Amino acid sequence: MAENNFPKTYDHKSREAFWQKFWEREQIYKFDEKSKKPIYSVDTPPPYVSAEHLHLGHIMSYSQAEFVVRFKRMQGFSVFYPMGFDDNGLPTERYVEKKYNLDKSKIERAEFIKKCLLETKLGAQNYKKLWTSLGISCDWSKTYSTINPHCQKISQWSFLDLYKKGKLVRREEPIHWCPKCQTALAQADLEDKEEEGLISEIEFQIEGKPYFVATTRPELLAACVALFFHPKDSRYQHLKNKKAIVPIFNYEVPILSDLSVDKDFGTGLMMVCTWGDIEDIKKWKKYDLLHRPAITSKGTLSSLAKKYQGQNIQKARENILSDFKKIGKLKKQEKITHTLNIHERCGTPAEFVLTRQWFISLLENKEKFLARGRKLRWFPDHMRSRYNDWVKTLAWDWCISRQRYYGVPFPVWYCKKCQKAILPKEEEDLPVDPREEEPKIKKCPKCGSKEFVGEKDAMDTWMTSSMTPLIGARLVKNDKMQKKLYPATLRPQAFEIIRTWLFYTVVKSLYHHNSLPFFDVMISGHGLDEKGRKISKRLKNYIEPQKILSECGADAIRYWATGATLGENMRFSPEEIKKGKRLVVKIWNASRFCFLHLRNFTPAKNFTPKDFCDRWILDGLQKTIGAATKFFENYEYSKARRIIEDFFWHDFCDRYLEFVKYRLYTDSSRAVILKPRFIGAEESPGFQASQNLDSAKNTLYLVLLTILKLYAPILPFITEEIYQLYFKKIEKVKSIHLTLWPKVDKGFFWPEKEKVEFSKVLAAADAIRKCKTEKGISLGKEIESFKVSDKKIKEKFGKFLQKSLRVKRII
RNA sequence: GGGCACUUAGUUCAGUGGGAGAACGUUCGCUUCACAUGCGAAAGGUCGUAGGUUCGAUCCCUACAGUGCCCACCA
Repeated sequence: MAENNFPKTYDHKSREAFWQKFWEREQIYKFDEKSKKPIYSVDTPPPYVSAEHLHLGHIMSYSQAEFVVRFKRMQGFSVFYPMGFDDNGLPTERYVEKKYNLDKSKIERAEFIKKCLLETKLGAQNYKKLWTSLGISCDWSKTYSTINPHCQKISQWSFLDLYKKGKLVRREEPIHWCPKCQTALAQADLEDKEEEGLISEIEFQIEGKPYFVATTRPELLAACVALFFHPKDSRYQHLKNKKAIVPIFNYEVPILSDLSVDKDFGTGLMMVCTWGDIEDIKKWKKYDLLHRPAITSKGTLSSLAKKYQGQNIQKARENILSDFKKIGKLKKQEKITHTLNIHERCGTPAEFVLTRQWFISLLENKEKFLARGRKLRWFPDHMRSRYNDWVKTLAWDWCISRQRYYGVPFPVWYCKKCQKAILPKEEEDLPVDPREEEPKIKKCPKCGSKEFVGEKDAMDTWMTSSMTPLIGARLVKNDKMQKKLYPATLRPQAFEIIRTWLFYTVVKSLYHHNSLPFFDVMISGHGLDEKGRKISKRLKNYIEPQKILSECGADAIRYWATGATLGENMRFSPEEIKKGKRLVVKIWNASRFCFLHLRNFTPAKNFTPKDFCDRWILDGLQKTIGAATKFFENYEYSKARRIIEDFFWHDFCDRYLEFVKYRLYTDSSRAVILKPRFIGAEESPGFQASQNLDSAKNTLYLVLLTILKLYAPILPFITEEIYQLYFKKIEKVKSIHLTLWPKVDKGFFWPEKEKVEFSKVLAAADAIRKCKTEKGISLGKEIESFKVSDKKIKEKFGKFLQKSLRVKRII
């Protein structure tokens, strides 16, 4: 090849864009539905398309999974790598509400959904652009969005199937409720938040005498249904079965005892309300207490609260306390820090509201879920304990109905007369929207009534997301292939959604197919800013990913993403990206050098290295292949990169290329570039110059090509560029990403004895360099003499040291 | 309160039952003909603390401390 085909510098900006188009045009990453190769299928995380929060953390985690996918593709697997977008449900609604400053209760459902769909579309475009720039090698003909009919159908099928299997029930019970989003929530939708609060001791009257009760939620006073004390608390024995008068509201409540009361907390006398926490609910059930809902679903006080009616929780709390002060019934107040359950999407403290919802039963199968968790292969392994912790602490079945607009509708109608649930009979009828459509049957099978009302609620977004392995597999129409794609091979995801996405998917697969949804789980950490803080919108500490991509190039950013061990959080680091850029340049330049000497060269099919130098580097190459393969197999891309880099930069560039120069530059056919200082090198002992040169060129060819392949999963652009410039015409595969992953060739192993011997030569070479450095002499300049005390080394390698390290005489 | 992870050079992190390492940064030298986005070299650490096991511990065990995360919870 002519030098002018190989420009002096590599312009990542134009070349990356070029290869993006090339890969798309040539369908390099397209899934072959007829392939006989073993399948590697990926349950790709569908990101929320409300794309404003898109940041480097996403780049990190998607890259990390993609390193492995590319590796598997080169290993000869038929890779199924679809891409989804999660665009239904509450997150999208919240995003749209905020962006357009909307109030759900003041806008038509149809109009609201229209806006959601629009945002969804914009978001998806954004993502596609970014993933393409990053070189994510998914198959863009296999995409889904969780609001599309395909996903709706599968979600609704899931509902039907669970209903038939008795895993699904609709019941009325106190459930976590977000007053802001005005919907029921599942346990997994809640987060902890520490907050400073006041604990106040307020006065109740019992038989005309004052007794004090400590509470952090005085606004629930109108919901008080009983007082409780510990059965062994001597202070209150005499109160058993008596009545207390609730202050301000002046009504009687029973006084009971229960072991769950902590004698030492507050005054030891506890007020039970409708419902401040889970303990209240337990006692409400156990003792069949009254239901006094003092808080409405909108988070304001109800008519039970009389003069406080309509006030929001915070306001009512302040007002009641100040009234207590006025009437002198507030004994003492203390500041305490306590933890609240807040809705993770909006940060509002959750309340309990008695409503009728659909639940998927979980609590009865905890042991089975744990068993499933043990069968999964976790990378890193310790992430398993997060799953276990969550399953063990589950306290609620999964509430899947949300009182929202934008989401998959429930495929269910209710008989107006007898409330019987009517479900579509056939899967083919799905998806349906009972909010818009009538059921197929004409009269209720139970009571014969002809009037029905469609379910208005939308499904929890995880109801759809938990089906992604199946959603992905069913993008392929061929039945047989579908069975190969599901369960998936790999689920890559972030650790914070183990309790939701991962857990719910395991549940679904167990209930639907009695199988695992996938075999391997790869858990990534999140991206942190330069100071180590989590990247968040609130802190405004994120950098526009597209901007960095065009400035530094995808390869450099992907290089940064290899920096963290799997599962560890990683800081954004301009330094690491710079290193990535330098590596790209280094690969470019090393390749330029090699190609300068490989013009019109045809590599031998099988060759035996003739020179110790060649044998040394080829032996090292085998070690590197072996280790890199093992690391990638275990999802340890970070270690793989390190070992490849060590070999490439230090062994290959710093040493081998220097050692081999004197042979290359004595190529008589390349007289043009003969350098005076290398003349005479053909006298190298033991071998004919031509033979020796041939060995060098074959070695260069093989080692460089192999290094490119090893780097290809991490640096897809630069490796493709170089492959296409030179190797393609010989290797005849249309992209480096379709070539086969290198295999360890034992034929290149070097006997231990020779290795030990050569390590002495390397030490001598280091010593010569050190000597020159210390004397301030350029490494290119010849020195008079250098002493090698080992006679054997001196005899065998003296000439080599003379020529490659520029020493006049080895003594 | 329970659990998990982490604690090694100025920084980011590898690592192993017997020699303490890399990269970046720092300092010094080198216009070297693939690459100054480079090459060579140097300085720099009681491997969190205290015990234990062992002939020998940075590594294994125990306790403690600090950091981060997850989970539960006092009304």
